Amino acid sequence: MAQMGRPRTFDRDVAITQALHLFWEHGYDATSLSQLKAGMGGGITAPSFYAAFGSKQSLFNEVMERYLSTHGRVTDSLFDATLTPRDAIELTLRRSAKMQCETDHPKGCLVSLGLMSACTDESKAISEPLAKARNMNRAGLVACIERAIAGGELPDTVIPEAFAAVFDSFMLGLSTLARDGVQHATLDAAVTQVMGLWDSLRLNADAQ
Amino acid sequence: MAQMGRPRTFDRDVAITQALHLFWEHGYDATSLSQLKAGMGGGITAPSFYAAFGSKQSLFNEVMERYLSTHGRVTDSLFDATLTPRDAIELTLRRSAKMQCETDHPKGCLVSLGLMSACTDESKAISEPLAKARNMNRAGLVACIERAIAGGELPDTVIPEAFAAVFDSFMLGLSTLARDGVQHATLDAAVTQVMGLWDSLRLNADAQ
DNA sequence: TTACTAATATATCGATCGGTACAAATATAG
DNA sequence: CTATATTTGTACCGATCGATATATTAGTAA
Repeated sequence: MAQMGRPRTFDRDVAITQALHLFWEHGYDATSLSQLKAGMGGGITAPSFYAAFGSKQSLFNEVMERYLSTHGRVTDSLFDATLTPRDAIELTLRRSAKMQCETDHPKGCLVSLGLMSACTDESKAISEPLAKARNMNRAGLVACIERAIAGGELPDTVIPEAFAAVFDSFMLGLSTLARDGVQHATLDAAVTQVMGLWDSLRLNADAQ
Repeated sequence: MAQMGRPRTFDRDVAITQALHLFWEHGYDATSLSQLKAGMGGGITAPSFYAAFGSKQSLFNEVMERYLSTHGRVTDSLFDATLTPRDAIELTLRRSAKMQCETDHPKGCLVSLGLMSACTDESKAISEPLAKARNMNRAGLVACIERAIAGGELPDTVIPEAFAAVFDSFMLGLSTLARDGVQHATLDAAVTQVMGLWDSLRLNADAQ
């Protein structure tokens, strides 16, 4: 059975991507309904918006799902047990740096930049899934380092939370650098440098 | 000659500090006049606000001056030529990590977090001094590394911009970690770790 | 006192915020 | 055709945004 009623004149899926780019660029609070309506589906009206997405907040939830299932997956390798811990982290950093500098969407990472983009009290519900995503990546980094210690690749004098914070903080900061216009080549070279820290702590070069 | 006219009932200086904490906590756009009026000088009215500060934007300019001349000075050591390049950077990182975790003001760094806090078109003027401060610290980091290379402390195979981006990105990311509740002890331990990267690249341990 | 200055309180400005009522329009189902 | 379902366009809702007009109050200067 096909869809009844008057068909909508815009592609809902495309509209979500357009909304993603707007939220990504300006943040949740700063992206107004006017901007969203003007930027989605080539210009839609308020009733169309609310009929299709419910509210600004529920649209953002869909946008977050979209982001986490696409661009946000650059950190997937953190949770890939078939990779060595070092490769898992390096791959995540390189993919993240690359993604954040791509030109077909706003610079930086939505999850990192979103921290300050939903600051009114009623939009705290918005920033929670962002914080959750950061916590998950944080735990992934710690797990990689614990795995490296357990596997004898890193000395057990390494404190997983502290070492993880180096990569965590570095990765989060990439968003600001990307926004400030630092080139991808520089960020990628910085990844090479920071991975050298891992190597300098390494117990045996051919571990794993 | 003393001040003529009716004296104001609040301390302008204290009010700026209170405004600083509000902007620091919520960002520029998300801090409303209502919040500012309620939080400054124990509650002031709109005319008092505008008589004393001109506008929200000009208040923020004063707030930025206040921040840069107080908390923001944690990066001053980057420009202190009497310090070794390594000490300059380490001191900046440690002071920054400590400041960002202090409990008598909002967590994180206003200059870092402010990136996404002024996103409407009319408030782009707000984010410019923030970007300027970031660029200045960026240049300071690069200069430290160039000085270390020139002084023979680091090999000239090190690319200053790339190595500086490691510390830069790390420092910017601290704001998010602090906001997410990561403890100062962890951040400080992470600083120790990341400075180990400098030492692993070092040519001679007693350079400078 | 009288003149002057500046901060105060009340009340409000137009614009925009996120969100809706209502009815016309456009499709399917029978 | 009629009935039903869903989106559309127009017009508008109360609330809040940053900012002001007007008049009163509280101080100094002469």
